[in-house]
Amino acid sequence: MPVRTLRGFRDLLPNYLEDFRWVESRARAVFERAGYREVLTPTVEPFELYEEKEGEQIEESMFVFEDKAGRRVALRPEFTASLARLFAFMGGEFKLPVKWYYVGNVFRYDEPQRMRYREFWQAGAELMGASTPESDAEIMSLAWNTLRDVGLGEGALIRLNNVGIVKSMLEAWGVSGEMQSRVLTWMDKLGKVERSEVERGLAELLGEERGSRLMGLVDVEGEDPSELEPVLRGFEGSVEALKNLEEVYDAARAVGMRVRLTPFLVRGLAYYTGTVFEAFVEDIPYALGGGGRYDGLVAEYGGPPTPATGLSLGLDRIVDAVREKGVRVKRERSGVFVAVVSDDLRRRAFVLVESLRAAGIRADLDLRGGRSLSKQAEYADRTGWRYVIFLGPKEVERGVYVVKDLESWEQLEVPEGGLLDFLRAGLD
RNA sequence: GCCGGGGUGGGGCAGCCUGGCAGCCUGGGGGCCUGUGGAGCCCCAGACCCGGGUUCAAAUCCCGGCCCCGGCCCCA
Repeated sequence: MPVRTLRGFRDLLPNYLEDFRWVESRARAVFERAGYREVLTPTVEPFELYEEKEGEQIEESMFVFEDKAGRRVALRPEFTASLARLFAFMGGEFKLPVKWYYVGNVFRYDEPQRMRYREFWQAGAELMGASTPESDAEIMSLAWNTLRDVGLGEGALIRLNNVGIVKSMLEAWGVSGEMQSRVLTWMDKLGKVERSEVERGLAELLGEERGSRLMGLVDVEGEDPSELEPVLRGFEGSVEALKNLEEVYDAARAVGMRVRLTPFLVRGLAYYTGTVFEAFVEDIPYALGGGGRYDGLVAEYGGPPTPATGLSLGLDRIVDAVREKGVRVKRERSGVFVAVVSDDLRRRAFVLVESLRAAGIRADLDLRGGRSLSKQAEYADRTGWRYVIFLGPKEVERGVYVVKDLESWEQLEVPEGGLLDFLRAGLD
């Protein structure tokens, strides 16, 4: 009975994982250089952790089930809620600001599509207890620098907005929770559907005048943020948010990021209160990462009121982009494969291999047995070994090893006592 | 939820319209090679998603089902 992976889940194979771990390590290095330290939270969380900050409909896109005690539990769909929860409980023990990062798998019950899986990998960071513009800019820089360090810096672009601008307008109009997120959803559609369609949608929700006022926001895409000012006249909170947007924008530009103001960018999450951003790379049609400021979340989980900002990177998508763009991680040959002329030397080869391994050198031999020397050499070549040692009666008798370098295709004799030094020199 | 494209050896495909011995590439095992030449030549193993129907005959035509991929919606 053949059994395969569940829909939307994948097996990750060595060639893929090699690239994946490389990207992951670059992200970790970026985070650590900025002073972030790793935390790990549970894969399974109480459903309420996610319920509180979104409507009920998010349950559809999550793995939710009952455990044996009848509790409603969920596979984590993201990390931010967990870290905010963690901070709410433990934050008092740490000097502020707290800087945490994570790497892990997350789960979403969506219909799988290109680069959309039901289990995928995120690396991200949260900065809690700081609200300066530089805090947001630093979080953005983590995305920017990761893309740069995996070779995607060329066409990288950060789209930036501040949801406080539009949220303040809506609040001034008395537009409430459910209605608010419907408005935001429409705005988010800009760039995906016809402008006139969005206009119609907003007018339906808010009326002609207010709708067109909102549309006035989007026209300054990419321009100087101060151009938004006239549009916002009369909305106190919006003006403040705009000022913050300008400062974050300037801070990000000051450290060399390519940033584009995108007033219709609102992101799906309801918990964002200020800065929001997404990271893109030219020719890749979806965001490789994103994040923003969520100043209310920690308090919602019972912690002290705490300003916070964070990001997450879609590792799978970045790996895909790296491959797509041909930045390609180079695979290097390594280690030693010991090939034997005849089966009766296998024990001797095994002893040699184990001693090499003990000395810290990657080594292997043909464990199938009964294979010609040419087959063993071919195997060593095709599976990426750097050296082949040909072990036969002649070598044993003379106390030497015949070592072939599969990179240069050169071959030479090394005396038994000199093997370790020779290999170490070559493999380093 | 809606709309497309597909299910044929391990992977990727052709064959289907026009029913008649199931083919190619790659990967796997082996030989040429009685001691290694990244190659070449040769050999071997391995498949028509499931269930009905039509037919002398079904991978091919018809009906039903299941599954996969992609697009839309959504996307924490």
